[in-house]
Amino acid sequence: MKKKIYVHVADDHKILIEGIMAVINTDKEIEITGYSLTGQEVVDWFHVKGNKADVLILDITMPVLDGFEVLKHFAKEKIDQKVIVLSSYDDVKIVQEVLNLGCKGYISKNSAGEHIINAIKAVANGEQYFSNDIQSSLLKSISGQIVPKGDVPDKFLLNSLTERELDVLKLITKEYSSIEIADAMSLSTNTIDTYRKSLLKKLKVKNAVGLAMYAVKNKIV
Amino acid sequence: MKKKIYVHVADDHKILIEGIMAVINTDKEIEITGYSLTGQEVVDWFHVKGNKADVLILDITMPVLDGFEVLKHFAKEKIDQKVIVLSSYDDVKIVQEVLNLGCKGYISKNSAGEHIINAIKAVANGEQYFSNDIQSSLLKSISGQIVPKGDVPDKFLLNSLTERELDVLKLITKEYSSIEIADAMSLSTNTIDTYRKSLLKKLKVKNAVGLAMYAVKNKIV
DNA sequence: AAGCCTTTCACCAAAAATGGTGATGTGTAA
DNA sequence: TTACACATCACCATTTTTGGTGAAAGGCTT
Repeated sequence: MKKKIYVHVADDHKILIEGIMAVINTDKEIEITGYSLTGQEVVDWFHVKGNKADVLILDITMPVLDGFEVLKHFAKEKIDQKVIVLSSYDDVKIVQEVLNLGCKGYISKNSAGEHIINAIKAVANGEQYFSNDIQSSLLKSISGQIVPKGDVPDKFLLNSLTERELDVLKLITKEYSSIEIADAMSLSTNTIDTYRKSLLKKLKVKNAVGLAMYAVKNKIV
Repeated sequence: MKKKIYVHVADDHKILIEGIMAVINTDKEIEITGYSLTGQEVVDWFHVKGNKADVLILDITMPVLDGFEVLKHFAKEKIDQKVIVLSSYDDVKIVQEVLNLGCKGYISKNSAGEHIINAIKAVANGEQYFSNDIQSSLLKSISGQIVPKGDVPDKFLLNSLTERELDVLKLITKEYSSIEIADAMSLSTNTIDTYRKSLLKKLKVKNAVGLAMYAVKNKIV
């Protein structure tokens, strides 16, 4: 018999966790070691000595700390945790972002339960895994950019936002104009405009509305 | 042995459906007769002769036709279907709305799976059922008896928007420029700009970001 | 020391949004 | 029938945003 694969599940919807558990329990090779209902619980759990999992199944939208933050935490602490992101969004932007943050698999909640099992086995085995719908979305927008094994290109690695960019973003969502932001932060309008442009580029959105929507989706506001 | 309770489940996330099925299958008294992934599938399913269920478990956020629309359909067609809404939102507004549409139970996805079983039995038995967190939300807003601030005036504002203004608003949240909106709606850019100005005035916000944030707050998007 | 990131600012040009005013046709409610 | 709301468009001026390029100072890492 092969070695067991230990899995931790994080999602704010308990019903979904139970569902995943039920699905996973049909496979003898995989065992759930625990679950978390918030991102904070996840990082706390992994900080307790002795707590570990071969694979972490991680929801993106969670209170307290979302999936992005959890991944950032792992990256910062140089914790080499294999993560499968479980998301409602087929959005390529999100897939790219979590990939850049070191996540190894991505399955949408629309996919069938058996896919989770395949994903877990693949990722535990050092491979990457994407559910079908995600794959086709990916191919459509960035054909050929996926690195098959492990590491992601460094150039995009930190498309995370800087402190000041975040400050500007928050004020943008409050309907501030560049002039008002400059005033509020005691900076030049030119500087604020630089941040705006930087934000647009990093978040790959078209305009201030896109920035605001991003902020909402990621619970920055 | 009691008569079996037949249940139909509707949710766009297959994993969640499987979870619910797994949970429900632990109870001998309840049996799943089928499931749907969109609201359209639900109404179609119930239109097929012979297809029926004692209880329908219905997600609010679904593509093609959302939960609200399904409930409205049942009301319009005078179909007396017992429905339990399963939602991510603890929002009192939503609870009120689905109640008005004839829904008999409401459980949040945050609640444990066993609650579903209790809910199904209660509702099948002609009772109402609300999961604990929903109940406390309800109590909070009722005992505070001041209708949640912002709600009433907002609803007033929302109702004052015309069809076309709403159309434009939706496209604005998708990062469309006026030119793109004009193109999409086959109208003049001048017309779109008129709607933008009208929206700014009616919703009392300063710019497109304000419009987008309003749309988010009021779940227009 | 060399290299990168962040923060800060400037200048220029084009595109877009905002503010105001006004006008037409259509339908509907008082 | 009159009045009002809605959908549609035009023209104007001003402000704001977006896009591109560049650059200097300070910090951190290797």
